[in-house]
Amino acid sequence: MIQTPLAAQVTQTLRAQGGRMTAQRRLILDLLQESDSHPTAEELYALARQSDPSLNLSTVYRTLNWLEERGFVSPRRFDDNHAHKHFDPVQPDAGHVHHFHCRNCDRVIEFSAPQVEQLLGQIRGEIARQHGLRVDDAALVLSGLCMDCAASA
Amino acid sequence: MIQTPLAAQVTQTLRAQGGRMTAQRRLILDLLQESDSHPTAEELYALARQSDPSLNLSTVYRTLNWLEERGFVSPRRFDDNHAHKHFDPVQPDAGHVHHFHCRNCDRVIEFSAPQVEQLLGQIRGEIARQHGLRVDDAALVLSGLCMDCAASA
DNA sequence: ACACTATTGCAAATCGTTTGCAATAAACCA
DNA sequence: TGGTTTATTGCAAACGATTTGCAATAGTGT
Ligand SMILES: [Mn+2]
Ligand SMILES: [Mn+2]
Ligand SMILES: [Zn+2]
Ligand SMILES: [Zn+2]
Repeated sequence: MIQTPLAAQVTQTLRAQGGRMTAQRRLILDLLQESDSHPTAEELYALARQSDPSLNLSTVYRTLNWLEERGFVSPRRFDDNHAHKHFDPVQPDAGHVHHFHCRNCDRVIEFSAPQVEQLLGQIRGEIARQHGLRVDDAALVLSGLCMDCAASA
Repeated sequence: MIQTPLAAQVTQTLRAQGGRMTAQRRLILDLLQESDSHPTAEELYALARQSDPSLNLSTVYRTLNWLEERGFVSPRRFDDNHAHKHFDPVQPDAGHVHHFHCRNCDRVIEFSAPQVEQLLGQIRGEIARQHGLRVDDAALVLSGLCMDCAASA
C-alpha cells in the first residue's frame, strides 16, 4: 500500500489512539497532500468524489476536524468576508510560512521571509513587554493582486 | 441633537447619497463608536436592544454592511475557527493598526508598530518582485495569552 | 472468521447571515 | 405645515457552511 507522508504520519497517530484508517480518510489525506493550495471542505469534497462518488460531505468535515484537533491541518480565513474555512496542511519541518491573498481571484501564495521572522521576534518582545501579554504565534496576511490579475488590470 | 464623530461623518455621506439617518442607524453607530472592542453583529444587537427593544437583527446587519461598503468599518476574523465576523470601526487618521488575540478569553488588543510599516515597505518590493505580485495591504494578527489570562495560568 | 466499536452515509438540525415584501417613516417640497 | 416620494424597517422565510443523531457499515485485534 502506497502511503503519502501525511497519510503515513496520520495512520500512526490513528493507531496510537484506537482509530481506524479508512479508504475515505486515506483519499482525503492524499488529496490534501497533493494540493499545494488551501482547499475548502467543498473543494476537497468535489475532488474526492472523482475517485469515490459515494463519499459524503460530512465525512470530509469530520476528517478535517479530526486532523485539525491533532494538528495536521490548520484552518485559515484569508478573506475576512468569505464564509468558508480553508484548510492548510501543516508541514512540521518548514518554518513559519505566511500568506498572500489575491483579492481578485482568491489565489493564495505562500512565502517565507526571514525579515518577517526577525520582525516578529522584535515585536513579540516589544508588544509583550508593553502590554504585559504573551505572544505565541503570529499570522501575517498580505493582500493585493496576484501576478495574473495585476497583468490584466 | 448630539452627534458622535462617527455618526456625524456617516450622516454627511448619507446625505450625499440620498440616504436617510434613522434612529436605528444612529443607535448602532453610537454603540459602535463607544465600543473600544470589536463587536459582532449579535453583540451590537444585544447592546442596541437595551435602548430600542424593537430593533431587528437584520437592521444591524444591513447597517454594518452599509458601513462596510463605505469604509467606515472593516470586518475581521481573529480566530480562524470562529464563525462570526467582528466589526472594526475605522479611524481615518490612525495609521495601520494590528491586533493581538487572546486565545483563552478572546479579548482583542490593538497595537501599532511602525516597524510593520517599514517591513511592509521592504516586502512589498521584495515579495512583489520575487512573485510578480502587487501588495496593497497587510494584516498582522498576533495570538497568545493576554495579561490577565497569562497571570492565572 | 468473529466480535467489538469507530466510522460512515444520510437526513435533519444548527448557526450566522441575507433576502423579499408590505408597512413605516425620513427627507423634500408645495 | 401637510402631502408625496421612496429609502429603510420589521418580519419571516431563505440561505450557505458546518454539525449532529442514528442506524448501517466496515476496520481491527482476537
Ligand atoms: Mn499555507
Ligand atoms: Mn481593530
Ligand atoms: Zn489573482
Ligand atoms: Zn485572555
